[in-house]
Amino acid sequence: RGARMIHWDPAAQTALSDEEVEYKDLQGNLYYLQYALEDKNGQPLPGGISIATQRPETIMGDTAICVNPADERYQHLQGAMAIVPLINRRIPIIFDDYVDKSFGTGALKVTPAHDINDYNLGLKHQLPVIDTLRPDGTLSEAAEIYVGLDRFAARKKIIAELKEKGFLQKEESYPTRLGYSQRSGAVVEPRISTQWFLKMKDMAGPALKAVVDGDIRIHPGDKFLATYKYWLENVKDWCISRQLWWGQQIPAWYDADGNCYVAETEEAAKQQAIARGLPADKILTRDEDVLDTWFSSWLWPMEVFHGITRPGNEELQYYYPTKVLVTGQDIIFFWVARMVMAGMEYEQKIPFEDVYFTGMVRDKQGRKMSKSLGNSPDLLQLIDNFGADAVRFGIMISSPAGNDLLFDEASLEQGKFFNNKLWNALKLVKMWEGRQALTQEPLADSFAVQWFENRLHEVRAEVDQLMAQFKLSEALKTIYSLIWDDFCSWYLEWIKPGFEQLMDISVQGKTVAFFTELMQLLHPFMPFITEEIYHLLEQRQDDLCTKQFTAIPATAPGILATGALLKESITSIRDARNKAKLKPKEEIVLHIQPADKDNFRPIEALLAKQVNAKAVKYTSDALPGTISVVMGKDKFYIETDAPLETGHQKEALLKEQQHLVNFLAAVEKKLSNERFVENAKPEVIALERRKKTDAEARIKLIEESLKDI
RNA sequence: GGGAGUUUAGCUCAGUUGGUUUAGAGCAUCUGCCUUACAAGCAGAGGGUCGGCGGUUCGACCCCGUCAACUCCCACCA
Repeated sequence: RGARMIHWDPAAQTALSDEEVEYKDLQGNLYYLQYALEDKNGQPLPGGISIATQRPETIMGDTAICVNPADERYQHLQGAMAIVPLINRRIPIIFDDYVDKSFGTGALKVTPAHDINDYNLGLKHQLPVIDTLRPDGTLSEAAEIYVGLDRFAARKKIIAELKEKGFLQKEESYPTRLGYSQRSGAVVEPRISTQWFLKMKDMAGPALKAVVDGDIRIHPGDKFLATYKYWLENVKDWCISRQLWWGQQIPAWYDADGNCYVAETEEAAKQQAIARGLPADKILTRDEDVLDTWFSSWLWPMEVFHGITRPGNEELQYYYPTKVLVTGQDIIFFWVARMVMAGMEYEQKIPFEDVYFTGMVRDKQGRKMSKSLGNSPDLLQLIDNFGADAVRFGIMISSPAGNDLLFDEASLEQGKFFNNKLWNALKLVKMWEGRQALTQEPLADSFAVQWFENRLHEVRAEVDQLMAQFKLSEALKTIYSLIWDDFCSWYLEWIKPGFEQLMDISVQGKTVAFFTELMQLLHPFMPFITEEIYHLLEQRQDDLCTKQFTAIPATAPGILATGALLKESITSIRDARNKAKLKPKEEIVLHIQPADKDNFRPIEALLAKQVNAKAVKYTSDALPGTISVVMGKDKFYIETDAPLETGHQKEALLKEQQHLVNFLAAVEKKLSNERFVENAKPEVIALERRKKTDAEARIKLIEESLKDI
């Protein structure tokens, strides 16, 4: 507890922490005032000394004039005194290199009670402190003049009087910065006040070490680690008392003489007083100040389990430390750093292992959402409009860790559409229940099932990786694409029976299992619909929300590669069909000229089905009179009865050919560069060689096709 | 004044420990589909010299320097 310089809010009449002060740039005035001088013998010195100030109403609190010791202009003032205008008080001229010779007149009036820098200067030079302001911002008796007048009104009067009496030499416009109270909006007054402080230096050390040593990991790492470190390395004492009537009262009591007793209870304080010789019937009064709200918040990791009130209790031991703290980066100092300090202080252990900083949600104009601006969306309204899962989806998919996000309802709409997609997929799978046939072929022979199983495991491993790195939006994107693209657009279409056909019962069973696994994967992001679908897919006793993930089996790269080939083939052929203006219902015969026939064997049937081909044939030569499609090192010929439109096709082939020729030239240039061949890694060189042969092969395929057109 | 971040498709944003022909997503745009899961959908397509300049390197969207614009944090010269 001590008299210290604090930010004072005269409207709310409370001390503020540094963090509660908001600065605004404004145009202020700089007043040049003339102070009369006396030499060390009390004789008047001619000329006087001129100082510049923005706050002429504080001159009554002046206790020195300070100049730079290296300033030639003022060397003759060693030991001299200045006389404060209007009140005629004599104050010393002091010398300190804090003063900037080039600013204003190079002479500074020192008012320790009303300016933080002056206060520090005062401490250094042991100047008296004259507080000319009352807590409500009016002038005090110490000001001698205009007592009781508000500081801003007093300023006007004093300027007028200074001008009238010839002390004001000039005034000029000056850009300045003023502190405002976050709480009341009033201009903050630097003020000497008796407050309670917490000495932070010793607490900062362990908290800094915990993060630097990696016991606590911050996500995203680099970005906020520096901020955290900077704050702890430069931490200042924390003013923890507030003059508010709500909050936790400071546990300090005073006797009539002002002696202070700090204790857990009033009774204990009394005992202290008695021990000091105070009569037992004397009444103690409690300190009226309450603690800063963050002073209780920093105990949260412990006290949420009553760890402060009942130290070492069973719950605390079970839950402390917790795993992950999720919060906003705007309260990294207010809360996060302080919780770490409190944890180290009271439990001698870190309070959590990982800190995940979400982005700040901003409105479309980039402003932080706040109650005072009223620009926060109404979540309940959003949930009504889009659904709870859709709101979660929309926020999570657009918020990579630590980056701000502009709030846009479009992403919630995407979540809503996704909900719908899931529901429709469920409808399809459930529809097959009534139309099952016995197993037609062993599951091992079903390429679609084999492929999706592998794809699912591949993506699960990716998601695991992303979650471990706290890349939540990336993880959700990956799952979204797995479900929408791989599961719905590819897999379900591949296994879907034809019109009025039956569904293979073991494929159906496998599909339900896949769907279930997908729902489990998505569940943390969209808990409601996934739980619902989980229970609708099959009768179950358990719930997704408590279901544990199983180990992820290894994947077979060959199947995944063949799946990719199938997708690419389907897309290329569909594209060619579109460009040739073939109607979707128009059946074709597909001729494949493969680089390796074995690649296509397992996917022939699916390929035929997906591109509406009545037959698939292999060929080793170009087929005239067909639509040719070059895809990598493979080539397709689409045979159709419909009249062909070849113009577009030729143009596309020529464009492709040109691109490949340029590409080949670039690769050859690289390979003929001796320094590349010497320095690059062998696998990179091998890759370039492969690019070269691939490009050559493709150019040859295109040339053949062009001959036919 | 000090520090940090951002700059990638029309919009909002991912991504790249420097090397895979074509840098991704959603929305928007264009073409074709009312195909019995889904038109809030399906099948395709177009769109980017990855802010400018310079450097390092065999090779830069990625590393370094510099400039510009925007944002945030810290400090606060009377």
